[in-house]
Amino acid sequence: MLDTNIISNPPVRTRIAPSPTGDPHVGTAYIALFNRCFAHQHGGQFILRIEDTDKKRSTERSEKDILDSLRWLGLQWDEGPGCEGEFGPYRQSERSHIYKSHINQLLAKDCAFPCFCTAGRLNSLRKEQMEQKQQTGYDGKCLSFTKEEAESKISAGESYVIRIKIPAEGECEFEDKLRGPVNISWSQVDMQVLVKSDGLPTYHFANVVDDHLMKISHVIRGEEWINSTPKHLLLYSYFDWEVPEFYHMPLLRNPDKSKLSKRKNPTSIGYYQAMGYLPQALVNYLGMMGWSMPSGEEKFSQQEMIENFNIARVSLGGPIFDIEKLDWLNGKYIREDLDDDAFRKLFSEWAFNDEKVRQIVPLIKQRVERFSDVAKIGSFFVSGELDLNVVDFANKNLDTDAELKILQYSLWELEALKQWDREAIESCLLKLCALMELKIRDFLVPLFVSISGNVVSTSVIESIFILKLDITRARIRKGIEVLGGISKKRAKLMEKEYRAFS
RNA sequence: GUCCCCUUCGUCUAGAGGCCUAGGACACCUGGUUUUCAUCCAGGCAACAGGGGUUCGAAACCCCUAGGGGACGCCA
Repeated sequence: MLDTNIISNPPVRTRIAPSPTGDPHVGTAYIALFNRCFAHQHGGQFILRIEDTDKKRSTERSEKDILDSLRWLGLQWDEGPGCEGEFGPYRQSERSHIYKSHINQLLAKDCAFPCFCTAGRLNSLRKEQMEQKQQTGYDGKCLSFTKEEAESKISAGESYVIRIKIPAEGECEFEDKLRGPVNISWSQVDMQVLVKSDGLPTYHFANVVDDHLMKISHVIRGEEWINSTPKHLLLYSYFDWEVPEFYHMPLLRNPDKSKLSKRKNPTSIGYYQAMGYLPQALVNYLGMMGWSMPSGEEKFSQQEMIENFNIARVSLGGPIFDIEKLDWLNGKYIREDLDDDAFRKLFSEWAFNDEKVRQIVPLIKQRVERFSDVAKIGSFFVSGELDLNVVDFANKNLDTDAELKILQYSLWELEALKQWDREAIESCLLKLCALMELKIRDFLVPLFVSISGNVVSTSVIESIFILKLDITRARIRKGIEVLGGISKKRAKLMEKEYRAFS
């Protein structure tokens, strides 16, 4: 076991640095929880920094969803967007001038170099290396330019990136505080791009600069970063900065042990909210991934976790995110922690909040004769997984294969939507229907059944809009599963066909 | 392919050389309570990946093998 006595001076500062490029991920919440507990246990601060240096994929909407999700879970940050401290701004897109001055320092020190290689050359280089079963990586072509040559290329307007120089030999040894020493040979480390051709920094560069400037003392992050730690350490040494402590947490896994992914599991925090889990139960559950209370108690609040936290007791085997146990824990919270009044309030807010009910009413109203008809046709709006059977999908105009395609392609369409509004949903589904050369009434059948549990129901497009993507995705997946599922091989073919016409 | 990390019941985990005949929880099974069911309670099933060392003593320390995972992007 490793010594984990923490010197409480300088102050402990940890951070979570999500990239706003998709749905808020439970893995983000998991890492956030451990960072927050560690910082607060030591009387330090937990910082939130938005890593939006990928201009193409970052969206405001995703950033907002991530912030909302973390707040919902009670993972409030001490410094970050909306909570400005003295080390802001906390959005990397607002810190460009900082990276610019820092990259100039590295260039001046000859620790980095401009690279003019095109994406095309890099791709074929990689391909070649793969074919020859070599390790992939930049070959250092642009290293041979003199400063003058490079400068004239730049002033001639050639597009370029800036890469880090890597020692030619030797190895990098560093200490992972959870595992002990790790050695990685420099020959294994790529000449990572630090600044992209759009002038924005990559994660590796911005992350190190910001961690230093924001006085991050302990970097607690996913295990996936172990291999890039040498690059980060090299930057610290080029800048002659003090190095933080590194703790690499195990990765959350799918039941098949692969890294938790939305292809195989619901990973969006919004899904768990939409399914009616309590935030404190979800956080508690994440806290038992790789960690346990010294007492063995499995139900604990975040405050109790902070009081009893000891990062040295994190176990390193990748925990499988097991929804069955989450369900049990959530039920325990509902039974033990909610009195009837609290249950009533939370449930009605979850199921019948004004916004949702306002959307549902016009759909339901025209189809009922008595209020007593409402529950029957509207229950799917307040359900999680539906009870479906293969016979529910029976249709004389479509075979199972066609239905599977409709479901899978529709899901891909919906997942690709930038904006979640009914017009966008309608037009992408209609477009798909036309491309598949199907009648709309046939096309919609598997969707109706998957989403509402019945061929006869309120408008499926409206329903999808109201249920939102997380629940829609789960229901379409269930539909696919009930229809027999899609094999890996089949999925590949489908993807190819889908790409061809979308 | 190269490198790195990991390995205790099906799953989450306890375990800091002797408290280990390996403990708890979920799931599953049995029984009890309950007008049904669920809850709740009691019990059961079930693991140290394999092989070598080190040691009086190994789940724990070391080595090898196997298995799993991750990284190898102008993504983070």
